[in-house]
Amino acid sequence: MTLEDVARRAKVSTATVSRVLNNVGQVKHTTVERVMQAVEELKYYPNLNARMLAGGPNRTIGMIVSNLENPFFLDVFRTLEADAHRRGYDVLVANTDYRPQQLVSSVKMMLGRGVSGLAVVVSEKKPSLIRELSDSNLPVVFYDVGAAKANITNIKVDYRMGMQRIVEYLYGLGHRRMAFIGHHTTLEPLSDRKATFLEVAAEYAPRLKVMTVASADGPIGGQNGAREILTSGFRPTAVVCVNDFMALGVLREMHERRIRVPEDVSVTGFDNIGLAEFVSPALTTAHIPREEIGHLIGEALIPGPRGRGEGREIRIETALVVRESTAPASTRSTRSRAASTGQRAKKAS
Amino acid sequence: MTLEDVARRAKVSTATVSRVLNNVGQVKHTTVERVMQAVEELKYYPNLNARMLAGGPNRTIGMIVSNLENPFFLDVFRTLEADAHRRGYDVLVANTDYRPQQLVSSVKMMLGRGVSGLAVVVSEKKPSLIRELSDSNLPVVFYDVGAAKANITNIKVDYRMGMQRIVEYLYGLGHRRMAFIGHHTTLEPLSDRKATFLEVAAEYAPRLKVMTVASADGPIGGQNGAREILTSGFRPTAVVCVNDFMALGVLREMHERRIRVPEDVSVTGFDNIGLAEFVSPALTTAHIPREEIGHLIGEALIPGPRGRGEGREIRIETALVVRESTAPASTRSTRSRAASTGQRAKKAS
DNA sequence: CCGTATAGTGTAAGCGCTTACACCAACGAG
DNA sequence: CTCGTTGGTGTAAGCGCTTACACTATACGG
Repeated sequence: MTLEDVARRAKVSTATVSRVLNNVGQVKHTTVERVMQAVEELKYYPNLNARMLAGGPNRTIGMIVSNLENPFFLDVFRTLEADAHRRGYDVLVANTDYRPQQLVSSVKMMLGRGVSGLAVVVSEKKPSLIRELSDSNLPVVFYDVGAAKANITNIKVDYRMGMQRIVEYLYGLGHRRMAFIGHHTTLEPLSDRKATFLEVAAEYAPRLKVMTVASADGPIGGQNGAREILTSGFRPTAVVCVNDFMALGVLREMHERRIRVPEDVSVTGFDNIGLAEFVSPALTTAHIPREEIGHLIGEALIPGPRGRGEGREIRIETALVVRESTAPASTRSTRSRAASTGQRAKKAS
Repeated sequence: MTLEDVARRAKVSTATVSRVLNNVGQVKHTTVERVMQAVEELKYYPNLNARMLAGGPNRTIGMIVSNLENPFFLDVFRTLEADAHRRGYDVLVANTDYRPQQLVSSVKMMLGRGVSGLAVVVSEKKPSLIRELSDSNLPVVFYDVGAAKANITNIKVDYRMGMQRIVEYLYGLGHRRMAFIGHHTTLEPLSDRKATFLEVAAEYAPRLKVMTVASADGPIGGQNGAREILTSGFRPTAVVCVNDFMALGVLREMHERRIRVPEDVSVTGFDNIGLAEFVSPALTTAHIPREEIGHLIGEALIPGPRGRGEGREIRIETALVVRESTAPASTRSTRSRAASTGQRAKKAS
């Protein structure tokens, strides 16, 4: 079924059919109806590749994320997709698994498909790519990386403030031995959280002892991280996780070892994913407004009635959400194997 | 940057560049290098729309799911995507939110994009669509719906058996009042689980009392369902959920009401999503091999060294996975408000 | 009546790519 | 020396669509 078939059936030219389908130009009402009927009868649907090639209305935007499995990214995607659909757009999504190389090929794929806008919501970065995208005049939204320009909108979350609040909150609760569990700590936005953790901890040194480990993103990674900490001899009264997704695994490991949260150990996450309030104990975390981020991306990439607006830099604040997984440090757990507290800040890769 | 630019730079024709890029036909080694260098220098990447239009190698497959948020679908997608990437394919994903109308437009979108294969992993069905797809000669995989044909592979999970095992297992544990929580119960594959629940329960009647409610897919839906049951006066000793994703919410509601799982009430899920073993208590559920499903889809849609093989019907068995959320029915909870057990099998929409 | 808008439609030139076919050179067999 | 073969390359015809432009018919003021 091609445009030509429809044209033949409706006894008009392909140009007219195209005009009807795209709702542009002047077409007689009766002709519109004839065409629509032919479309129905033939069950015609347009070849989007041809349409895009020919420079037609390009109603698709792309979104690249690091890990779709992590509800954080998924939520942003879902919000964006809903907004996009509402405006007649489709969104193509690609996953990088935190691999810069995959980022490169995903971007190529998106550009090759001719998206009309691209959201890059990843933690890994590729300076050359960012530059290239900046130099093009494709509307792009970078999350966490890059800098604003005419066609570039930049969304930055203030992780440092969020992390600082978490550490101070825990310190205020009497916690003096904290462990940090992260993943891909070489990636800047992620190492930011860890760095902040360490910096804030340093302020309170030497009263505050810390340790950091790294694993893979996700519950399993979190569980591994928790194991590593628990078997290290360092006995934290609080475990700070780089995100909620990993904290889920930490909670599980504690449960399996009959370590009570928060009575024996406090646990915190970051992101405030939906699941955070559905686990037991519900997770204390820093809220990142993912829906707002999704909407902002949509706004930046999908032209509205008044165009699309210049690229700009948007700062997002986080908010501490206290739930059940944190409590004052127990004096009980402090005494356990006090001997081993001598060892400090072990860095893992 | 077009093929022509590359051709000019490498001083060959576009045909030769195309041959190099697609690795077909005979091209002199030195020419290949010249072309590749030009590609590098110009940072050329192909316009995939043009490529597909021209009938080039079409290395994308589509996948349509009901709810990407539900880890069940996400896992299938992730496996498929990994397989696809390994073979140089991309996968386009679309979400229907259980809406048949969205299914229709998603299919059109996929066909319009010219995917070389399509996986329809949804719970809703549209007979006309299924027929249409069957009549095309596009390789298609249907999950749960449709029937096998030359180009159609059909994957069916034996929900009935799985559900039967769950109910019998619970009955064996002494549970005599069970509630079922589902969603979109008008959709066949979903109503199947509920119907089976009811049928098995009927076998044990009148000793077994049941009640069913429906809500939205997801933890929040599960929580709502649990609330409805708990406030109804019907005091189940076991709550059977249509899937794990909803069971998460049930667990939460129990936790908030200080109802102990499994001491006071047993809870079961279905699917065995990764999270099932990361919540507390870990969920007893029926395992559906999502990775296997993902691989099967890849096999059916992505031509391997020996072609792609005929469409066929594949039956998948589930396996009961007992974890922490189920235990023998407590006699304590049986006595509570015994008066209200009179009411039965309330059907919710 | 003519000139000139204007509504409505058709013609045809691409968009960037693949590929059938044509072509040429080089080479071994007869 | 000629002919078929084969390796290597170019030419050009589309793929299905959009859209600039051309065109016709009708209306309307002068």
